[in-house]
Amino acid sequence: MARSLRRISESTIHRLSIYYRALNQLERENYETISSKELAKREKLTPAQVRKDLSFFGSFGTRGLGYPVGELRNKIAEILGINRTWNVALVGVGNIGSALVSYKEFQKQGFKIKKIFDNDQRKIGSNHKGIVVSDIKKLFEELKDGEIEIVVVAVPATVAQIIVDDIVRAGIKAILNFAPMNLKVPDDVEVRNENMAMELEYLSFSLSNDSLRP
Amino acid sequence: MARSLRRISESTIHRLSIYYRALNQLERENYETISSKELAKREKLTPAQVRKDLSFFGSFGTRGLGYPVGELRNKIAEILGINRTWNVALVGVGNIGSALVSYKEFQKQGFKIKKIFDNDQRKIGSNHKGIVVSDIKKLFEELKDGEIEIVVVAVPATVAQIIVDDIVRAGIKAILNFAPMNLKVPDDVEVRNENMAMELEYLSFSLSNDSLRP
DNA sequence: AACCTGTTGTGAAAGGTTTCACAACCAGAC
DNA sequence: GTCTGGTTGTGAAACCTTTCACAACAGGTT
Ligand SMILES: NC(=O)c1ccc[n+]([C@@H]2O[C@H](COP(=O)([O-])OP(=O)(O)OC[C@H]3O[C@@H](n4cnc5c(N)ncnc54)[C@H](O)[C@@H]3O)[C@@H](O)[C@H]2O)c1
Ligand SMILES: NC(=O)c1ccc[n+]([C@@H]2O[C@H](COP(=O)([O-])OP(=O)(O)OC[C@H]3O[C@@H](n4cnc5c(N)ncnc54)[C@H](O)[C@@H]3O)[C@@H](O)[C@H]2O)c1
Repeated sequence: MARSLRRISESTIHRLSIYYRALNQLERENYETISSKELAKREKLTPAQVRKDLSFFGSFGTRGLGYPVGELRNKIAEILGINRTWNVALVGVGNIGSALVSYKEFQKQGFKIKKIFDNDQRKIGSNHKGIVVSDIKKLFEELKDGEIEIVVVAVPATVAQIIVDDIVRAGIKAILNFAPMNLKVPDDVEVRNENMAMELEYLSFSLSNDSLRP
Repeated sequence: MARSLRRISESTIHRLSIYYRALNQLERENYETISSKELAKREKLTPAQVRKDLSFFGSFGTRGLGYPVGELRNKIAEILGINRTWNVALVGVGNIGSALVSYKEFQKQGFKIKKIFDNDQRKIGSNHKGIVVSDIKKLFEELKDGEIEIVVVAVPATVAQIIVDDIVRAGIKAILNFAPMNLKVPDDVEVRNENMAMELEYLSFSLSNDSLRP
């Protein structure tokens, strides 16, 4: 499979996630194959977009027939790297952090929360879904052996940067951040922000400027 | 202020949110003015981008000096429509829903949770931060008077579409959705998805395909 | 008042993404 | 074996976003 070396756009990667979910659903509905046309319709995209996205990674379809649902699903899982488990650590087990720990879907999908850190004495040592909360002071020590690959940051914005500096120093290359701020990290570290205020502000803009919506 | 009627891109709107937060921080640091150069540096953007984004809405700067921090902040708040309060309803007060209700920043910023709905008998009638949880059966009835402008959906994916159909029928035009699925709504309803699985999958892709990152 | 430094606002160029459009192909029918 | 309807994979075109580059200007200095 000779692949293009072109960089893949953020939108394409996001759409792969969308296809992945759609294909899982189609499998549940016992579809054997799906055309780009129908897949696009279900997810409010265009058929050309579906085909182009997939074509960056190979040719998985059959002309005249469409794509084999199960196979394409697996292929996308492979591309996204979710055909395996990832060891995740969580820093800050407050409102959001607790919600994440209780959420079974992530575990099911292979994102396994293995370690939890907090600085609250009442929380340190306590048990969350079988994981004992460690003292934040041990963060660097516990991350530097490379077992953990992804860290979720769910602490107040005021301390997020200090904690992230430690995370980066420990060699972590992927961070999911809930603090509403722009974390400073080296170029080889990928940070994704889950910024709910920003989405609410988007809705606010949308309601306020109906005519300017993209 | 003769404004271009061109549609504003999603990225520009998101960056306005970023500028807004940055300007708040600059205000705290007692800056009077800020140049596009410095603002860009702080947020890892380019000066040209900052200037172009703002230029869609007017000219707020002074050549040679930069932008007045406070004034620009207010102007952006006005553009985003966050110089006022918005009445929000929450559907589903489980793990995520509870976290949102306890989160004071949204209230502070003007997003006021006014009504909460659930279908769990143990939750209906109970009090969350001063708001009594209503029966989901009353959803349509309670939304249709127009008091509520934004609805946050934090119920399991299996029931999200049914609930959203009701929300749409009641005339709501803005929805923030936490269920990991593509909600079907008419074109005049804006839905923003807060899909954490997708962000984790992005990180997974990123770790798996270092060379293909955008 | 002329000059210098710094910065905006913005057309134009460059770069990136999406859509178009069609040759190439597959599977089933006849 | 050939035809037909349907669908992929992909260059090229259209469209959109970002970056460049500079005239226009503000404010301070000499
Ligand atoms: N709750 C929400 O709905 C919501 C929404 C949007 C964004 N956020 C953001 O998510 C983050 C977490 O929010 P939350 O509501 O869960 O807050 P929270 O206060 O409930 O939880 C924060 C947790 O971090 C811990 N913590 C504080 N300082 C620490 C440190 N130095 N080291 C280790 N742990 C520390 C606290 O003990 C607590 O358990 C915040 O940045 C918040 O702005 C939350
Ligand atoms: N918890 C997380 O960390 C997390 C992460 C990503 C996505 N999500 C998504 O967010 C949504 C909520 O997740 P959660 O963990 O809070 O789930 P949860 O089960 O804790 O909460 C769901 C709430 O919705 C209520 N509910 C169920 N059916 C209802 C109905 N028909 N009408 C009204 N209310 C109803 C339940 O009573 C419950 O209070 C889900 O779609 C989930 O996939 C959650």
